[in-house]
Amino acid sequence: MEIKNFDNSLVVSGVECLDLDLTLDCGQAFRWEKQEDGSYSGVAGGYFLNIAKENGNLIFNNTSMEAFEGFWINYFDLNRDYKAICRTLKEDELLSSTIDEYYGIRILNQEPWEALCSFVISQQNNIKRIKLIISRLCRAYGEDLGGGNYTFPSAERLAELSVADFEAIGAGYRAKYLEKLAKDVASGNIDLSKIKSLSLEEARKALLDIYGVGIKVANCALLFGFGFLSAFPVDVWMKRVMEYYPNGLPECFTGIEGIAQQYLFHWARNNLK
DNA sequence: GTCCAGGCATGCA
DNA sequence: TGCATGCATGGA
Repeated sequence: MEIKNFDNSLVVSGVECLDLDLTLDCGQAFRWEKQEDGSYSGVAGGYFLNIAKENGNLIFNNTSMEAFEGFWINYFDLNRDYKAICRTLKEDELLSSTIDEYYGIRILNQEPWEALCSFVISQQNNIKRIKLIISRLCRAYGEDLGGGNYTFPSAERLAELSVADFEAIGAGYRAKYLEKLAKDVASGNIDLSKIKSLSLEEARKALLDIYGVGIKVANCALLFGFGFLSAFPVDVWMKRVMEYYPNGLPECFTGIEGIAQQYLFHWARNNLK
């Protein structure tokens, strides 16, 4: 990976296996919007970013080296060798063709609080409407970054809200989960900062104790927000995929089950009824 | 109008 | 332990 600083943009070359469409619009993150020129704009970690891909290089527009090194390099998991990971996963027959077709999916390292909230909202919901609800949440309670961009609101800010406030942004029956979650995290009753250091099983158990968090939401939060690449979320789409693995997950998934899962999830949504 | 979505809590057997 | 049910809402 090589980074060059041009004016107010960073040009990053040498990053393999990062397709913006597949990674930013595949149901793991809900705050990226595709622009007319094919680039993506979004907010994460308190930063606004427009990112494009030109001639195989990644263009981080209006981004400082400080923000890149301090946040985005980890967010996009740029130090992990996805090329080697894909080579391993292709030992599985279904993934072999799937990775050929959809090469370039990465697992983003999202912030724990945002990921947990987002996937509580995601339950029994579709991706378009999840994005709609989260967009309303950020616009109403996030920090204004200008240009119509807002940060994901903190637990402290959301702890000030009532159930009715969450219902007003369209959260539906999940409003009561969000209301309690925000207050518990803000008060320290739930400590998200310690979860990353736990084992997968202990971390999962801790998340399952949260009101409104079941096995699916817990695994999504673990994979997308807490860095557990072994977490393997199974939703209605993945239940259909699991018929292809009647004897359990193949050996080559070990340790990177979550990356395998994201390819299979994408394949299912495009190929299964 | 009906059906469905990155499910969960609850009650009951 | 497992299964049935209710739950909000917007798009197809």
